[in-house]
Amino acid sequence: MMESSYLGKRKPVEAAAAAGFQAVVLRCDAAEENAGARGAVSVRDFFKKAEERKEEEEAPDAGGGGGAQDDRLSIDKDDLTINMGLHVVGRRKSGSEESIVSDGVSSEAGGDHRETKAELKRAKSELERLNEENKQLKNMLGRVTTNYNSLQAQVVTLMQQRSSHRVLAGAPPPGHEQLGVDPAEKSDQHQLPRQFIGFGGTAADEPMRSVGLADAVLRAGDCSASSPSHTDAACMPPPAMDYCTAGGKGKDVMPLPAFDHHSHHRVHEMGSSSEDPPPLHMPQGWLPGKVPKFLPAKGPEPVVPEAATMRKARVSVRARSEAAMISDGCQWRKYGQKMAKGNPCPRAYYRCTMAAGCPVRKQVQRCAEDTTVVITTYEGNHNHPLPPAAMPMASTTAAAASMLLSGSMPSADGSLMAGSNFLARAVLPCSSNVATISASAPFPTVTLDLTQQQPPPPSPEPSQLPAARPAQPPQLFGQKLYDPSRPPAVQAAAADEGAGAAADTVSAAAVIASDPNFPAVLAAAIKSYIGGSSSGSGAGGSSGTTVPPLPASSGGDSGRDDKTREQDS
DNA sequence: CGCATTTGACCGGCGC
DNA sequence: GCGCCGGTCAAATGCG
Repeated sequence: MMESSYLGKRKPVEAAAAAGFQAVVLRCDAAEENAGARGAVSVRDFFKKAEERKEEEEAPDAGGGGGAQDDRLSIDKDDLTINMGLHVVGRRKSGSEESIVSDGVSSEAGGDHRETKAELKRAKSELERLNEENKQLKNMLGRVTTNYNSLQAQVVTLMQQRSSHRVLAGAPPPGHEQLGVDPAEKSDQHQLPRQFIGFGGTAADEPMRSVGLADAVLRAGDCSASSPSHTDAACMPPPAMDYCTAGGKGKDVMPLPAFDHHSHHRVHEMGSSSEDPPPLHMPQGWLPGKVPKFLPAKGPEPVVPEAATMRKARVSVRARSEAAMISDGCQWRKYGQKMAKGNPCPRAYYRCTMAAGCPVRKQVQRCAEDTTVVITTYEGNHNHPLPPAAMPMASTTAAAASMLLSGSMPSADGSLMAGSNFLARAVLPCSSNVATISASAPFPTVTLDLTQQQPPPPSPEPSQLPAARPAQPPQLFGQKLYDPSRPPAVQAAAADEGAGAAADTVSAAAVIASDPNFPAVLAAAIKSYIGGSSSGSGAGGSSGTTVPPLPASSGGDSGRDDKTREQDS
């Protein structure tokens, strides 16, 4: 009955051929290339961390258990027994441990003092030995750390050189690679179906081939850190979403800024004939199966795993909004709603309906801790041109995703590699409090926290930020955002005022753009779009989708669950 | 009537 | 193997 309305009830083959996946694959490859370079860093980081942990464990021994504190030897020996046991058990079995027992026995039984002294001597010598050992370990650790730092610096330098080389060499004219396919690259990108978090090292082997996301991100990071004049095309953040892939099919594509040309470049430089952007008229459809599966279909086989892994990269945008949903200019269709564990507010699932078969989805959910915060998680890549109103958010999330894919590699233990963080900081030097990368999430997720809005300070580099930024609360596109200074009642009233969707939605891109802390690289992207096209478009209205309000508070229509759902009649 | 939303059911991954 | 949970499907429902 509703088959027609659903974009996705299609055969797997058709769905798998969607352009977005191909783009995802390409981007995945780029990310993996960079991941290769990072892999070494991460591995080193892992060992470094291990060494640090070891040192932390041993440090108390070296300090508190030192020979200078002989009068407290018995106590320190206990500490030693506990702390050192892991590392020098073998030698200490017959040493201090036994001496501890002996001390206790001798003191309690009033035994021979000579024996006690002998025990103390043995303990002393043991401590001295341990101190020596600690010193040696420290020295070793110092050397390892030094080597690690130097190597890390080399990696970063290499990345920067690569990016600068690309800039100097001059990127091919935007969009000119749409038809250009490098067979070598094409083969390369398929020969390593590594997992997204893999440590395969290809970047080091082919430094110039990795003109991918990290490259562009680094380029953007340089821009943000140095020259304000770089806020234009050269510094556009690398698109993690190929918004205009479909344009290659002769579709009516809106004029694209350089950002999207980069996207074209990135897509097509690794594209192949079998990976041409799928025509929009093709039997489109959302993947009938579970998304992460990406059932094998036409095209190169390695596409599937890469697409699947890349598909899982997410960009989460946290924006303080009184509106039900953040409008990003796209058209979304709600296909599900669930109660997420630990959050009284339901999570809504949307998929992009701007083009049939667009694989992009998003989840909208209010923060459990602060219901004024709307968390929008984007996943996937648009396979169609986007309206101007959709560009800001798309570019922002794309840049964030690229940062995630290129600069953050979750480690095996679930934490972020320090090297990765280092790289991320290098990429987004001023975004430490805005963009965070989560490896604890099921999928690699970069979170853009826009809830910490601050009054725009007198910017020393106004050219880097979108012009004419309003003061608090952030308000662009004529849409209201949550204003902490206003009473909730006023907020609610304000949410109701206005016309239709425009009042129900806010533009996260507006928030992003108005955030002075947001990386200039992202702001530059937004600037190019907001300033050019989406001005006055009213991002809320641009979304032709009626958005059901999410429970803005506990008293709202929250609490809908598939199990314990209380129908809000 | 067509379309979008709602919502119960279903499925697969994952942890125990 | 089982249950939990996230995610999706798809029939039912609502709305213009």
